[in-house]
Amino acid sequence: MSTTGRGLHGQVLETLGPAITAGEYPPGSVLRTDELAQRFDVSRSVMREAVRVLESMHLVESRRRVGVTVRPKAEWNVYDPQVIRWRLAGADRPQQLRSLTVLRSAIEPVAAGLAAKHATADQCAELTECALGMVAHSRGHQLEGYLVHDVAFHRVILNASGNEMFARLGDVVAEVLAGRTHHEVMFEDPDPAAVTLHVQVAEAVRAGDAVRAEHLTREITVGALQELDILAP
Amino acid sequence: MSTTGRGLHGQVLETLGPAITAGEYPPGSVLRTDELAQRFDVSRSVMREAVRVLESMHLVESRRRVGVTVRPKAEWNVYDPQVIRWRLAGADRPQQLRSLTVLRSAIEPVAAGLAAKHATADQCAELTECALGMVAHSRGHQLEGYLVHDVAFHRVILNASGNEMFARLGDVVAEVLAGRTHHEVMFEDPDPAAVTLHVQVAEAVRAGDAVRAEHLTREITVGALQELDILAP
DNA sequence: TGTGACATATAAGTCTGACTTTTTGATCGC
DNA sequence: GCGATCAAAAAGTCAGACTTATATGTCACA
Repeated sequence: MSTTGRGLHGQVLETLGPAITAGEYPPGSVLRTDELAQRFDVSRSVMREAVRVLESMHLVESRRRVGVTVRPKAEWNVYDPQVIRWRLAGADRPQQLRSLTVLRSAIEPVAAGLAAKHATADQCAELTECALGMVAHSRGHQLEGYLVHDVAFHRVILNASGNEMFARLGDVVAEVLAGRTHHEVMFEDPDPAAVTLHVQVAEAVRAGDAVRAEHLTREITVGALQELDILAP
Repeated sequence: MSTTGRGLHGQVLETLGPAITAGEYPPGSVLRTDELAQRFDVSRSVMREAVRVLESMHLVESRRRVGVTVRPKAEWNVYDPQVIRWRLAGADRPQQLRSLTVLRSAIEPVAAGLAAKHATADQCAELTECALGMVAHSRGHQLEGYLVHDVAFHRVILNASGNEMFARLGDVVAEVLAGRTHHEVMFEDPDPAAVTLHVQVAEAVRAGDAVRAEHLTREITVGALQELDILAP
């Protein structure tokens, strides 16, 4: 899946990045470039490039005479897809999953509403196709096939919203959905009510009914929140 | 304002980053590290570090034997604060402002609803203080003072939501609001209705009324959308 | 005892030059 | 035409020397 880091600096990042996002180095920890270069058996220039990338993600700060200090989590660029992947792969996975699901619950309904207004005929067609695919794979433990269409569905919605920032969340949503199927054990077939909702969203978008599309999608995301026990008592 | 890029590579980035995000180099354009190093009069190692950062933002892709190619806008890390700043400062400003405002309209109401549930007593106090500050500066062309309290208000909401990803949007919202006051000419005093809404949101959060806080905040963001002529006819 | 100026050590930052590796595209033989 | 081979181009890597900023300790003086 994740392309094994391009170049030496990429390989270093794939070890160091997850280590930092997993909290192995508490905030304020100081690393030295030279020591890291030795540890990873790379030249200083390669290690410097890796540190620059971590710095651009606000995971660390590099200062003269002091070294490379790890920044507190509150300052990380938590929307960086790389950071999200690292956190999802490590000890921070539960919290990352929760905050991403809340994010989805805010974005996707609005995106669906916009999609109802902006979706092209092609996108509408693709959407119904995805929904039908979900229905077709909703019974008999065809979880993989279901996932493919589910991911595609939400991707189309986000793209059809016409908002570039919404569209860029497609990968993130894909990883959340994939995680639900793969990591969190999913024994049973998907909830039939959820499948129906997807079909109805596709219909609403096709009909240009923004209010309905938004409302239905909100129901979907409420379901996602409930799966993680995020709800109002 | 923006700290003049730390180190030589930072200075290079402050020229090259805005140039790319402004579309000066169309997607597919090929740059060569050596040529860039000459152009900016820095060593290759410094230029390589700058390219690495651009690469981590998905603005460019570096491949052997071909060079550093500019990626299409659809692949950029549009949530990177640096990228957002560059786009807001350049030719892409209008579109960036619109997509950010739509993003706000999705996030902030949900954040306000969560804030009503999670806000601490301190945060509630700070919130009312901000709202009162807005009222106090809402008449007589005290736009700067109004802005300060407006920004603080939305920051508190986002932080009080308890969602780390929402909280990280504080800086972005601040820049959007500041832009509205500074760049977009704002002759008159702020809309009294908007001021009232902020006060009411503070009350709702204090009262723990999530539904009301969400609804009121949605009205605020609708106003922001209307300012940019983003509406449903 | 506290405070300021000064010296020193440290780690990042920068530059240079040589070398390696990958990949494109052209050439050549079939 | 087509596949294998080869050469050039650009990024990638490394090593070493040098520069610069700065945290910290020292010492003199109040």
